[in-house]
Amino acid sequence: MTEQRQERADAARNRRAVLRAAERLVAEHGGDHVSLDRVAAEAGVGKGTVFRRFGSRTGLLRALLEERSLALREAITDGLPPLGPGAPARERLTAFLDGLCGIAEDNAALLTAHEQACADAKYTEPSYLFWHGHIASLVAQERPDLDADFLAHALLALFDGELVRRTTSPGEPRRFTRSVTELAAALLDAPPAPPVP
Amino acid sequence: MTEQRQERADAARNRRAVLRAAERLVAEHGGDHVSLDRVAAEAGVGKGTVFRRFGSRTGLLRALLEERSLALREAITDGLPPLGPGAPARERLTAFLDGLCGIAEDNAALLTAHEQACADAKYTEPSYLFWHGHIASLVAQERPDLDADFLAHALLALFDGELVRRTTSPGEPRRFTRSVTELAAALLDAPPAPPVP
Amino acid sequence: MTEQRQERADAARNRRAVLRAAERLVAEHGGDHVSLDRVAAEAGVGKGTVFRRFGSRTGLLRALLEERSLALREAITDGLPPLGPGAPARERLTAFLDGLCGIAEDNAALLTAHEQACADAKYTEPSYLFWHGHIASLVAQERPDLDADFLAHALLALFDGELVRRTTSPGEPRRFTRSVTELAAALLDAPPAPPVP
Amino acid sequence: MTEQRQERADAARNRRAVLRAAERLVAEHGGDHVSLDRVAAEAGVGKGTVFRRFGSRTGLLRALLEERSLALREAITDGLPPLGPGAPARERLTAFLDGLCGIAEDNAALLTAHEQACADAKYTEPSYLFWHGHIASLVAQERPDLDADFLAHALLALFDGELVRRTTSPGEPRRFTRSVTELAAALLDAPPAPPVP
DNA sequence: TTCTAAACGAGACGGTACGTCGAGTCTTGTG
DNA sequence: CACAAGACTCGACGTACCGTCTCGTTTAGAA
Repeated sequence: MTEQRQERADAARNRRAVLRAAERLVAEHGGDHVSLDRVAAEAGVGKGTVFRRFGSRTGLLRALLEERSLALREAITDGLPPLGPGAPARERLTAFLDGLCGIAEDNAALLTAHEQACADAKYTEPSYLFWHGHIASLVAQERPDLDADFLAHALLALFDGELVRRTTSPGEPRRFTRSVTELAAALLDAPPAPPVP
Repeated sequence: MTEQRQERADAARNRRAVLRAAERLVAEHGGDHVSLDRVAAEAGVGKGTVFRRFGSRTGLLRALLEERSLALREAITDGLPPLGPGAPARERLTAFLDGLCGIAEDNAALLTAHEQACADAKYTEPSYLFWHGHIASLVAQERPDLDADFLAHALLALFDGELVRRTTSPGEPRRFTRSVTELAAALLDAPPAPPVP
Repeated sequence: MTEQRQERADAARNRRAVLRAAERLVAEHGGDHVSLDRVAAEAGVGKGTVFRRFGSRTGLLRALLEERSLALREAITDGLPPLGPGAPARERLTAFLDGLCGIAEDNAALLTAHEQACADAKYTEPSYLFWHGHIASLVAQERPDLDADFLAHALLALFDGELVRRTTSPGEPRRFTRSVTELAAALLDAPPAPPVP
Repeated sequence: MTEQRQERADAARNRRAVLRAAERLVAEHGGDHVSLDRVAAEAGVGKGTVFRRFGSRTGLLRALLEERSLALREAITDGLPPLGPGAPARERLTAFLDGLCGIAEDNAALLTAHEQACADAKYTEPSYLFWHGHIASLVAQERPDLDADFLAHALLALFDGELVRRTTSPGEPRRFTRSVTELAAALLDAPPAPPVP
């Protein structure tokens, strides 16, 4: 049994309604200005329901983001190359960043809202830890001479909702992806650092 | 005359008292948990005074940060090399990042509080614009082939209070500075990107 | 069912706590100088609670007064003569004024605070309208030749907190009641006004 | 010398400007909602000037009212009958109430603002004391058997800005005066109260 | 199918922090 | 040098929103 108990039919329905309402509101009003009262009202459920399901504002936004990134996560773990295991580290990293950038470009407002809510717990979120571990592992394989841990943080720091929005213009819908990819490439291609005297 | 009117003596005194109180509270309690009521009480002034002087929570934190970085800003504009004008772009950038990292390491909690308060207006703050312009200008001089604008955002994205705190350990007080410097060096030393086919 | 929904237990408890705190503070400090912050603090609840329950400073004071006068109101509507229906108008009016004067004498400070808060909405308050309607109705029965409406306003205008306090001296605890009663008696006993030529 | 110092010309001009501005604002917006900042701005003077001249919000409104009632006051003290000394008490009272009602009808909004500002000091204001003393004295002459002091308070309690406004309708511009006069007449014509047993 | 206990739904409640407003004060500049 | 101007101070008021809690309702599973 994957669940201790079958999720009640109405509960599942409400769960979906809340997620849809939240994404609608985040899309309309920018990231911020989405209070849980409004989400609950828009979803047609009580506020208690939202909290029962998602624990907190942060949890709700996290759930939304994880819903968006679930496919990418599974492709990395169990999928085919170049995302999944088997491909060279460099190609896996490029493919992964491409996928994550795509998600970011499609959900910039949501990213902003999530950052706002997470505050300082951002670095302890399961998703963040997963992305970070994946990047650091690949970087370590490709460039053992670099500080893979910090570099992974640096790459993930680019996924700021507002930065995505400002980088992405109507004329260049994928400029953020290109910028991130180029930056990553530059880092991986950098010559070995001279030893600190 | 740089000011239309001399700031009143009592106003200046209160301004200082509020800033000192805020910095004291931010230092004690971590970044967050610093309400303006408490700042006002700690400073011994009414809450209205805080709002008149700083406009909002964001304004107060911004003022604190700008106070901390004023010296660096002036050194860049009017100071001697390697920070000020005259030195090669590469050296100016290294010196600047070193200075900014030092400020960040000394004020990680304040950084966190400011990010929390600024929300999504971060990229329009005068300070951010100044830092960004400076970095982008130097990068453009040193590496005209790179996307200086995005790269500047990427470097500034590293100055996240929580990342600073997590990078800096008691044993390595300047590890954040070293990491940032190395990353910047790697980027500037990267070979020219091959033309996209 | 008199109520759509049962008032929650904790809400009722807090409601009482707030009212008790307010009455305590009004009694100690005179009428004015009772800020809602202090009431909330004295009651041990958040300020938001006070506002949720009572809407505003005015609402809180009104609730206090209505609590004081609820018994009188019910006695008038459903009680026994001479207050309740059945007694001659003159006797009902005398009994009513006696009761209202008693309340006023016991709550002069509260009256003052309420007047201060109500400002100009005094004549539209449910309580005022009820008292006024009752008086006017009785006067109209007793003396159809008088302007019952204005006379009712005139009688109620006597219930000014400060006037009550100034009329009531330690030596004559019920002097206000006596004065009001005599004045009312004089009005009701006045000879018919000569027709205006 | 009646004044320690001759009032400077500009001071006198500003004094008038402030009074005119205040009356204009009170007339436009009802009684309340007239902040001293706005009065000062409307008068084209600094706020300090308003406070130096009138001491406080209360003082400003009081000055306005006294300006309005100065003529009546002088007529009572030094004028000709029936207002001034010499006429029978009954006629002097009637004439006085008529005059005061006229002022009230013309300045209902101002009355309201003044009550709001005076709060509980209403009974100690020079104007109030003067009116009260005059009424009480006349009542005492006419009806020594009544409680002249309380009756004077009762009559003055009718001069409530909001009551005046509600009594006065476009169709009956002087209805307030008539109502007050009739009420006073009824009181003075009331038969002697039977002795309290 | 009916009963019972647990989970759910709705939203009122509790509290903290923010920002506004206006009365009254005080410093600085000016005629 | 007294007055005018208005920036400044203070604290009360009211709002917004997060997270909790209660109470009535619905459902899942047992008898």
